[in-house]
Amino acid sequence: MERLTKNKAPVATKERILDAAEELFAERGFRETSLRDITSRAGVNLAAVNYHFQSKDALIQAVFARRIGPINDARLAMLDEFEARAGGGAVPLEDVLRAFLEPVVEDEKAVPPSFRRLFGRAYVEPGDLFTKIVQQHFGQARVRFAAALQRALPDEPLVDLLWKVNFTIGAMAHTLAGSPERVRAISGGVVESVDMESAVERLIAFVAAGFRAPSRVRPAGKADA
Amino acid sequence: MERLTKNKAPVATKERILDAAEELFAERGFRETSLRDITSRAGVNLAAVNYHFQSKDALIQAVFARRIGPINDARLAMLDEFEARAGGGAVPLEDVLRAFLEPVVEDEKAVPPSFRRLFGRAYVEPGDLFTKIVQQHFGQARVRFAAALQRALPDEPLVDLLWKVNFTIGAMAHTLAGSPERVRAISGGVVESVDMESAVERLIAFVAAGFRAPSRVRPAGKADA
DNA sequence: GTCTATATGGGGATAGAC
DNA sequence: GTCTATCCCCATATAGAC
Repeated sequence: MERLTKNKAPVATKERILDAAEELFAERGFRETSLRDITSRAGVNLAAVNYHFQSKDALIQAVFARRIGPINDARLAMLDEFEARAGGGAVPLEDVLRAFLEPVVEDEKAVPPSFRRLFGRAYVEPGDLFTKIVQQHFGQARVRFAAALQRALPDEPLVDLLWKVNFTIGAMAHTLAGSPERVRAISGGVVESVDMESAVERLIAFVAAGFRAPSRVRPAGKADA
Repeated sequence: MERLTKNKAPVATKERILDAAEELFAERGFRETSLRDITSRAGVNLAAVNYHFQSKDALIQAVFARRIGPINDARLAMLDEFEARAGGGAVPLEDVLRAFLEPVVEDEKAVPPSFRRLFGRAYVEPGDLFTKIVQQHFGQARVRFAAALQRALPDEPLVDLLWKVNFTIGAMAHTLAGSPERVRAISGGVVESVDMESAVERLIAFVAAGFRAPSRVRPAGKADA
């Protein structure tokens, strides 16, 4: 009975720390954000971080864990649906890519913009913590998608396929890490309004063509044209 | 006369700081690397950093400045050569991409592996310092390459082109930031040996196909197939 | 130009009262 | 669960002797 009224906002504190951390990490980076920054934005006490989480590293992991589960669920659900629709046949390449990309890139309530930027940055961030995060959370869907890709492109050697997956992840990560501004920036001011909604369709079209292309420009001996 | 014998290693110190900083930044990140780490690896005194450079931020900028000049020179020289060869006509898409990518991705004495990783990370790193670095150094070649791309793909609307450039930079950056390990990682241990030499040819082939593809999968109204 | 020594600040984490 | 106060470490940067 006393347990029901014990705290003013039982869940709120932990969530608010996660929200504030997510935003600040996205804006400034992980190391550049202090726990004091986080707690002051969240409106909670400094010591609350080490009470609810054990360390700053654990907080960072929690920030990722909260979002990536649902994202991977959405990915696999979409892939399931496409595979059911294909009825035993291979899922078309574009659909495999869509299942992989749309749940992250598309604007949804489940994935706030701040986290999208973090997601893109996780791949490139140095340090054991992030390689661990990527392996833990991002590796889950890997097996399913690798298999789906191989079925969509049965003639593609595995190594070639993996390089292309690598390029795809790079394009995706860079897009997530902050594309509207960057497209504007590289235009040198020529393009003013950039719609992020088209990003997924553009990305799918771009990488799908890359997947279908021969893997190298020059055969192997590097003879000049 | 005394000026000739004044110091044991006149140029060495500054260069050794740059070398050590470049390596450590690539391994651990910028904020994660202390000046003490750098000076101890370089075998110089801590105070030497603030003597030769003024601050850590200035050192970071110097690390980039030292390499990017030559890289952009190589890019533009290669583009010049292709344009001369084209003799007034448009440079083929693959060659434009090669001039942009090969000087960075290809293994050369001018671009050590450690800096390649930094190069890839500069785009995604948060903070004003890095947006400034990218604008200063990376924006130089931008105008020339944008023009060459537009001539290679005259029917492509500018916005579409810029999105594709963005995807290309993402794939490039991700490749530079550490691909051999990552291709191995996403293979789940299936692929053991990955040759980095093929990276440029693979990358060019991949993105060239993307550039030639229609910009979107679905027209615009987002009607389902 | 190079060193020692130190100033100065901020960081993560914790002890212990409430 | 939440707060205050504080410990302790490590960071960048500089002053001043050599």
